[in-house]
Amino acid sequence: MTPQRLMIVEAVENSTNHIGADEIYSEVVAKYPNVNVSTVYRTLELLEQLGLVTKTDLGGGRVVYHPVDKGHHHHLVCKECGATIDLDESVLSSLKDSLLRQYQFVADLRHLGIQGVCVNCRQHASQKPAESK
Amino acid sequence: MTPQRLMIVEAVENSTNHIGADEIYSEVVAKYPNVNVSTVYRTLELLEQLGLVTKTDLGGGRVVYHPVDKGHHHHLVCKECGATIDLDESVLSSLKDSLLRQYQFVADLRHLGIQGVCVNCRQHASQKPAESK
DNA sequence: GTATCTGCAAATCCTTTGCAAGTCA
DNA sequence: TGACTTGCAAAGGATTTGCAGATAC
Repeated sequence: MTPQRLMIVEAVENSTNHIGADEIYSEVVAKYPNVNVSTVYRTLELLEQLGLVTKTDLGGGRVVYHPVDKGHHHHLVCKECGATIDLDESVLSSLKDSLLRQYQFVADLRHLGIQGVCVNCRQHASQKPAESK
Repeated sequence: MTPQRLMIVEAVENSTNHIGADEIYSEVVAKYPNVNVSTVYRTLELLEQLGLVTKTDLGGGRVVYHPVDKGHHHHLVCKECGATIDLDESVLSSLKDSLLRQYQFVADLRHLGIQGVCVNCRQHASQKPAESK
């Protein structure tokens, strides 16, 4: 209902798929110089509660936000270069099913970040010894 | 090689399966009052580099350590009660395979924390509406 | 004896909070 | 008006770092 909120919502909606609080902040500040980070965090929290935005902890202190209406996806996070690769929701649906069956655990995979090494870094890894099997 | 390092290693090894830096710290301080947190962090980093210990980011700022020689497992983390359920490594092996095939991504699932809601909290959830599908 | 490790304190980083002032309907 | 929202600045928690002194081998 306030201009700053609108800009924050806009920033999240405009993001291709996910965006960090800091990025949102810089984007908003660019147009509206005296917004404050706390407003960004407060608004994001609100949007999350309203179910408009999903918050994902990618691990390593990286937290990103994503508009719900753009569909869900998962993230592969490269430990080497930090790249994040989006994964369609369907890829993990069987995992979700088996966790439910075997553990009665309702997994919220929308909040999932899978660590690993991406193609590019694997190729460049000829220089450094491979880390994990 | 130093007493403090030995105690830290011991604390990690004694943990059933995973333990946080803060827990390690308190455990060590109990026996050796003037160790410092920074020593704990420095030692854990060292142990990780040596490949003796695995560091897992469970999300939500929770980071735990686990001795490599005790076998790997994954974690289901309940958003409601915070419980962590251990998952055998085999459960996700097919996931690992398909990520490798489809995305050429080498997933390091040892560092995986899956968010969701556990059995207990689902049962108690009769009070509050279910969150995710 | 020398390189390494430690404790301490201060510094980060990211996020949250208290509060008084400002804004929306 | 009256509740809600903001900015600011300070507080937080977790982890890291610089540095001088202490320790291991």
